[in-house]
Amino acid sequence: MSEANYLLGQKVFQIIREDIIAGKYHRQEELREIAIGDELQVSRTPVREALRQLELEGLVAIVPNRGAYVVGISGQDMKDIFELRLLLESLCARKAAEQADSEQVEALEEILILSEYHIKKERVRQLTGLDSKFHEILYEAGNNRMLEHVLKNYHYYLKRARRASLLVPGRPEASTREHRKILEAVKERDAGKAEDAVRQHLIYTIKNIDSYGWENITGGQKNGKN
Amino acid sequence: MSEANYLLGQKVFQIIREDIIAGKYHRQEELREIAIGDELQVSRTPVREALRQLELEGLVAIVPNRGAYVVGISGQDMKDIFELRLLLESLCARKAAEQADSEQVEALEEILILSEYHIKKERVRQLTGLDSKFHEILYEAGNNRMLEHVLKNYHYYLKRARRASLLVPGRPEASTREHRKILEAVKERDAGKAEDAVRQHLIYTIKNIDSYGWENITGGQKNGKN
DNA sequence: CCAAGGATAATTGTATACAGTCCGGCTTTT
DNA sequence: AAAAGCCGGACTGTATACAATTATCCTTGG
Repeated sequence: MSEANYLLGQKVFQIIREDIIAGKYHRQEELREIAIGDELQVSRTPVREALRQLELEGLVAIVPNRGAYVVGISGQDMKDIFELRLLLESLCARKAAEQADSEQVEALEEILILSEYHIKKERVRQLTGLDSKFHEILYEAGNNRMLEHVLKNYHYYLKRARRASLLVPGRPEASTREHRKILEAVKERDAGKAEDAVRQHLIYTIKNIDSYGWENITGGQKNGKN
Repeated sequence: MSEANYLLGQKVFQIIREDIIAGKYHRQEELREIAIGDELQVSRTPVREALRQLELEGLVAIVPNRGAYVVGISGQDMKDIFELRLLLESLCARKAAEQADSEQVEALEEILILSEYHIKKERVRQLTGLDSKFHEILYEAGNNRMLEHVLKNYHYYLKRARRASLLVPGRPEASTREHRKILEAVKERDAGKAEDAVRQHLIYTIKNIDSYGWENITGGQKNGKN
């Protein structure tokens, strides 16, 4: 699953991001390029690249000539992201219903058929990937580069939410039914219905995580006050 | 006005971004690190940093081991961004109305008073800055880090739109009145009214640019088909 | 003549060297 | 003794050197 052949900077980026979200660092902790490079057996160059990227994602703050400090991501942030996604993804669904091409519709259909198959076989493991793919194609179908860009940017955080959600008993079946409903709306070119279907889907998703507690998503981060 | 003392990477980033938006490069053009570094009299290091940043902003595409290619920004993209902003900034206004603290309200008030003053004096030049500041504070008042982050990210593109809009006769007065209305809604803690006011404001803004033609915003980029 | 393959040049990826900046502690002066 | 200034260490910022990868073009065999 883990793409092994990315460039170093990307790898370092993913590792640090994972560590921050997992709560390995405490807030305001300084990330020294040499220390991280030492630990990961790479030079400062890829580390710097990763830190700059993390700044753009809002996970660290860089003070010129001083260093990079962990900003982290709180439970409140996760809720903020969810609020954002609710808005953006429903807009995207609306546009997808209006503009998706036949190829994209076909791709969505295939994912759903696979999902339903894996549910029958009770192979929940496969579903998280299919779930992600379904939403990704929806992003592209929206045909708004900037929208797609933002959604994909924050997609990562939501992976955890999705995975957590799909662990709730009965949730995979429901989730797939909701996907089916979204696809139907897209096929019917019914923008309003698509938007509603996506919104409902997301709300259900988050509800299911909520019952599990945000700690499962935020990776044990202590605070959530902001 | 131009902050002279930023780090090299940031400077290079701003220069390339400006060049891309101004249409200096054609689409798919390859950006070679050495060539750019030569032209700007810097080494490859800051150039690479800038290119990576531009990729995150979606203005260039980087293919590993191959290079960076200009993606650019079309009239359609500008409309896409506007659509996004309409959605995000109205959400932000809603939240600002609910959560803005007294300090932020005060700051907005001061900006408005200054704006009204400069309008009387017919110093339109000052207004663009105040306009930007007004919206920025609104972003912060929304109290959603991620939302703020996205809005500020795309703020740059909108600066051009704002400036263009404020050149339309009568527009500065109307714009300031609309700002006033937004502030009133925030003061009254009326989220719905705030949202509507912001939405109206943005629509008016774009309407005024539309009559001038998108070319003024996209900097003479030829295509808009996507 | 065309296609396949390999040497070579060009470009990116990574490491390292060097320069500039900031911070803390020590000294010195009042 | 307190404050100002200087010095050294640690770290970031930038440039450059080196490695790896890719593209180009020439050669060569069919």
